[in-house]
Amino acid sequence: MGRTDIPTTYDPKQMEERIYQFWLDGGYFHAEPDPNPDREHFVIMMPPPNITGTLHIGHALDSAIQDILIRSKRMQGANTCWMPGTDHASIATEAKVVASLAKQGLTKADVGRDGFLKIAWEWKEKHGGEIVEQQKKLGASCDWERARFTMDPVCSRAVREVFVRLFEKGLIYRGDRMVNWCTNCGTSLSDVEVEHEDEESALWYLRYPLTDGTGHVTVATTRPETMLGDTGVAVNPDDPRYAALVGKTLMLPIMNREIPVVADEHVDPTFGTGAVKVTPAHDPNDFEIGHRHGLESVCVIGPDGRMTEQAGEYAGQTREECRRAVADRFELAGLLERVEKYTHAVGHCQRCGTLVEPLVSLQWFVKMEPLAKPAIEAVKNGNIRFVPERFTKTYLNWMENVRDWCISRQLWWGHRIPVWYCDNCGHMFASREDATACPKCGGRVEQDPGVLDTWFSSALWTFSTMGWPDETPELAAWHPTSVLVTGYDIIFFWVARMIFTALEFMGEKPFSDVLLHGLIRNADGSKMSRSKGTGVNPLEIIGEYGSDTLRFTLITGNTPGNDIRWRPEKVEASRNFCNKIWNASRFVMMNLGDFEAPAGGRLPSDLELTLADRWILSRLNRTADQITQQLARYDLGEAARTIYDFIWGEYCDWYIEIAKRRLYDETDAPGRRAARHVLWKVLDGALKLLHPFMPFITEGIWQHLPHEGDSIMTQAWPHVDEAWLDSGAEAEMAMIMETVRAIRNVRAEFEVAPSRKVDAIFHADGAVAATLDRNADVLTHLAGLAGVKMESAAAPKPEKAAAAVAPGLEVYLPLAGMIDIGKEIERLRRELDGLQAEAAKVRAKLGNESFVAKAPPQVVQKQRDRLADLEDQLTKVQVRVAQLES
RNA sequence: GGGCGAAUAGCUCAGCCGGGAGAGCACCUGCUUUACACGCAGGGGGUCACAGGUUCGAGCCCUGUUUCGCCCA
Repeated sequence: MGRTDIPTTYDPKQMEERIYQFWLDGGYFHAEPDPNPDREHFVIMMPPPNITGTLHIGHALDSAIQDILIRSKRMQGANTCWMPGTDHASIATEAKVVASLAKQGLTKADVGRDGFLKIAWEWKEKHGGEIVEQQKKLGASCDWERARFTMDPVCSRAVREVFVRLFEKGLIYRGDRMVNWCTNCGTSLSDVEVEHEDEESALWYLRYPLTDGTGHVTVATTRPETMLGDTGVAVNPDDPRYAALVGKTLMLPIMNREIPVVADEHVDPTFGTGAVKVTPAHDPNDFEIGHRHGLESVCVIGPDGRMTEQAGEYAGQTREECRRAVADRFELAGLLERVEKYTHAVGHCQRCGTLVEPLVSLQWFVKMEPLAKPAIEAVKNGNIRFVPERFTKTYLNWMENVRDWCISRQLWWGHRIPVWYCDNCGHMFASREDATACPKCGGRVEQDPGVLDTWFSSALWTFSTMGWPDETPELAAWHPTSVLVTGYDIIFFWVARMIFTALEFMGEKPFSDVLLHGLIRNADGSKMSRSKGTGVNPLEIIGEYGSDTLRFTLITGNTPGNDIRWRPEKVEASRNFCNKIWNASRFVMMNLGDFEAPAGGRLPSDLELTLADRWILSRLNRTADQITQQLARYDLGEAARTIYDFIWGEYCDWYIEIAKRRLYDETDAPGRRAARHVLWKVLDGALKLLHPFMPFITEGIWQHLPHEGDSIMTQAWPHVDEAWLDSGAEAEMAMIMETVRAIRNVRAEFEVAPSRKVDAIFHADGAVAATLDRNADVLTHLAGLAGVKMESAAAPKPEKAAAAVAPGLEVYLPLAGMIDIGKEIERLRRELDGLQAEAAKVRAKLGNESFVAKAPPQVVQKQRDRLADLEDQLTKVQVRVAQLES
């Protein structure tokens, strides 16, 4: 079978691309909705990556988690679909296209709206697929035939439908409101697209003289330039310092505008001087105050970030220039009382980092209150579950305090707002179809120039992708989807919005569970940043170590919702595990001989199974049970560790070593047959359990092992088979393993060369003796023994021999010429100390009357058994020491 | 200001329903044992941040404190 020429180190490059193509050719990723309502459906909508992006390590984690869930559910027999897609990312894409135009010396205005969109689509066609190709390298088993783009006709139609319905319901409105404005992107932003960062700045104390000449009021501000737009000063109505001033007017310096002092209970008397300047056009709080007191709104900062005509002589200056100029002017006039250092949070554009300017402008908003209510209820009543649970609080806190959502963007790339204005009669209407004339007067109409927030379309992702508003088989069978997997950083952006949108339009939740993962950080805990070059490129890791290694690294040592630090050592550990599996499989293949897979994978009933066989089969089934439960609980890290420990710590370290005896013994045909069956069966099962985590290597190996079927990914999941669970075998095997370890320990302490075989004399009775006797060959093989002698526990103890004890047995190694009695006594004394310390603890516990009285009987019994074991070993060692001393 | 998380071996992290402190890496000692040195065997290393409390029993539950990180206002 030419299996011996397999290389001794695993090379993923040889396999991964070929295997992925094999899966694609087999159509294994594709799913059709199963109308059978009794069959479990398991559907995941992939969070659509941004078309401007390239794959980063966070995508890799997100994909790995989803693929593990999808692959395991598929093997478990569910009607499984993982639907991928990409997101048009209005702001980011537009910025990319603008930048590419700029390289040719062009601006948006030069090419015009239609020309710009044409170029943007070309850009999308050229680059939008890159990230998809990169996802394939991760092994993602998505149904690519169902891939969607947020601006696909089917999704765009859903966007319009949703908009029009909300509009008609009065839940979308247009208004002059304070919005977050990015002067660099040239558009409004929603609240969640603003990131607040603490910045060291200053607090300027400015004096505004009273018009009646009786003095002045001092206000403190972080933004002196906005004073040009001040239309009032507010104080707290309960502040005695200012009670007499309310109703008086001030003369706004520079602008020479008379502004009133108003009383507003939202003013914090402890901040600054307790009197605040009010700039309704440039501060959200001031906007509210201005509104309450009928103050004028004077806009002094324009959408370009420069001072407007309203700023008088400062028109055209930047905010920073104007700030200095105004401060100087106050100082010169003797109106600058003082300047204090001050640290405060400043808003920045999430996309470009530019300082966000609060501006009053005419924008479209979604009225959130009626939509938030059911979205709160759905999570509170457990209909939608967050994993880990603590994020429920984050979500509810946000949803309960949510403000109306600004959805219009002053951009060209995206879903254009489906609202038309009549030039003739001024009628404003939303329409599903492009409108050409006013439905009221037949006049010429013009469409709103803005586009919608990208998240408005992603909010529909679970159902727009399945053909809504049509009643499709996909929607019938697959909605609500099963679980949404994403980072905790987009709970507000996306998760929350999907929830209220689906509840409103589908009348049901978009998904049952929300599985949140953390961020991947640098080894020092800092955030990865592409601009600083501190990010890890997953494609480089895949190139060097393979996709399986990357996936396993991301999954292990991690619990849901927690950030992960990226460390190269972890990658090596995963790579080593791949290599371990590879070599264990090589060993099995080289030793299977003419073995053929039994029908249905069932072991023949006439196999002569040894203790080790029954043990490893029991362990395999127990492991399968554990992993199944861990996956169901989304404990992917634990599940990965479970399969790692089983394969490496049990199958490789013990079972394969034990099996070698029978495999190499040509005279023992039945033994060899049994060993081959069990070796194969357990490897086959372990590969299947590992497959969701490491899809490539498991498929590659499985294809070379005797098997039925086309691909491991479509094989039945190894569910626990109770018939193979064998606690007795596990206990007996534990005793054998402990005995082997005890002998190895003694050998190491006496520096017996590994190649040197030594005799062993066991002293034991009853069941222990019988088990030792039956497994003498295993002990011989694993502990490097020459001959084994079984004697009664009461037999005279050999003189010049090193001793070791385990519960119920002693073992003597007559290491002629190597034993220094003095040293041996010393060694045994040290062992005694350890045993005694342990025994003392247990005795203390059992000596406590309330423990015995109140603890559950099994717990007490366990301690009693343990003490008995310890005391048995203690006396044996004591007797031995006494004997050697005499 | 409010909320959340973290604090366990030198490092990075697990630790379920409260019941004998674990892994990987690093470290020490051996080893060309015909699957694997990306390996094998053996070993050392912990006041579970601190202080109280509940309990027969606390890394785990409760209260408070400290340090670090994140989110919200």
